[in-house]
Amino acid sequence: MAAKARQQTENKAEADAGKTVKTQTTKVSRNPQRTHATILDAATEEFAAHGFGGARMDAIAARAQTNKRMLYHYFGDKEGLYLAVLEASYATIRNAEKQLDLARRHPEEGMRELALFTWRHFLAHPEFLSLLATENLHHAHYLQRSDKVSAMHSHLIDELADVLRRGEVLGIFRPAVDPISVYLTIAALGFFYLSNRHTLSTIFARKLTSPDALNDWGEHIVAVTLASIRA
Amino acid sequence: MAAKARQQTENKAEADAGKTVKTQTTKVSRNPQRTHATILDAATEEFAAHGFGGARMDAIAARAQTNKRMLYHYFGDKEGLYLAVLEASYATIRNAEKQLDLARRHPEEGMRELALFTWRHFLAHPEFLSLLATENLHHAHYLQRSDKVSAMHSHLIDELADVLRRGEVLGIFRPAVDPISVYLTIAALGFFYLSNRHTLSTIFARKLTSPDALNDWGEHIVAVTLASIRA
DNA sequence: CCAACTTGTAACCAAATAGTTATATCATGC
DNA sequence: GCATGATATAACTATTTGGTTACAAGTTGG
Repeated sequence: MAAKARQQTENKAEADAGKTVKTQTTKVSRNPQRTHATILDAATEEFAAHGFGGARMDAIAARAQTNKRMLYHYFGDKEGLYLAVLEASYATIRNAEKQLDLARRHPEEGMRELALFTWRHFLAHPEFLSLLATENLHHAHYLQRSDKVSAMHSHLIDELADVLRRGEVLGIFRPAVDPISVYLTIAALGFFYLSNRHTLSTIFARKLTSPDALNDWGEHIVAVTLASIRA
Repeated sequence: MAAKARQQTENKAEADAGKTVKTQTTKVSRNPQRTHATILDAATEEFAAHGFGGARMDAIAARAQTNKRMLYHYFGDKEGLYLAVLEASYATIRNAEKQLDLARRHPEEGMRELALFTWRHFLAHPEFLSLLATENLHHAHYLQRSDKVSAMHSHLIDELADVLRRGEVLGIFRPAVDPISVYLTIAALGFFYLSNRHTLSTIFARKLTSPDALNDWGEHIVAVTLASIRA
């Protein structure tokens, strides 16, 4: 993962203001932020790959090229680390959503954009899907007690509601379509395909992850979504 | 679970042919099939609730009201037990599918029936969904090496293809619709809603599991599926 | 330039965990 | 009616696991 690569490169980029610029080459140099971030990345991989119960603190420490003491130092305990991973993953998608600007688009184009955005985000962040699956296995136990995640609510539903209303006014979308149902439909089609691709391709003996297949499914999501709301 | 209830009731129903009918009331009576089945039920619960890594052999033994030695006796090791659980779960759905007879139905009715069947099966077997999620976390590692599961292939796709073809002939469905895509669409809408209901209801602050909500979503699946294939 | 604090390492520990062994008891074919 | 194998119990073991402690070394404010 990227964290490992940026290891011995940038070292305190702002602390050397006027001081002796001996960016020491001793093997053990400090960088709390980097260590924190590296641990978080490693933990994300480990929890996504093995679930909460299957994840090993030792393995995370090894992945992050540090030791367990640091995990407990920065994150308290296994649950605290898991929660931090979950919150960071949600923060990533909430942040990405900001790039969307559906307000000035034709409703049909807006719907297409929203569906493809969701699909592409899932594609780019498979660890997010795995974490969601894990968290749901635990009945969202950790998510519920996260004040951070509940604080960063998505504007997606509001934007979607606006697109639907404008489509309705234009007479191209059915009236009174429920935006949450539409969002769930888009998310379901993307999530299921990617999250369950391993069992599905085993059962159906079909390759689901070739670039073409992935592209086709993105278009399928758009087509199904539009068909379901068109007047 | 049901296994516990049927504990001290039926005991060797055929072995008492002419022999002394002292169906002994000693606390320790034997019944290998029941023990086997009870362990499987308990393991299904445990693996579905905690995933493979989080499941505990001791907990399964306790749930089944037996001891670890029996788990290893009947299933070899943890992986063997997990695989048996997975195979039994697939056998359940394959078995249920036999009740479907879409061939003599009007295509539109057939599609409705297929979608609702899938939805109802997911509703009735939440543990199947959890196991699927867990198995996909492990990239279908265990499913791939199961000759049992690959042997019991579903006829659902064949039946679905037939329904689609008849609908096409009648001019009500679009031509050349891919049956696997249609099945994935139906499964996705059901799976995602149920599997992710905990995080979803946390994020959207909406109750998704009331009887009405569940029924509505079933109808939503039917509506979306039909809209996506109609001519 | 040094006292106070932060960041890091490695060895350690108690509890938990998958798997085993010793042994007892039931069922049944002969 | 009993030898034999299958079914059951509980105590045991080697290893792993989450979490801790002792201590070393880097960093920084006064």
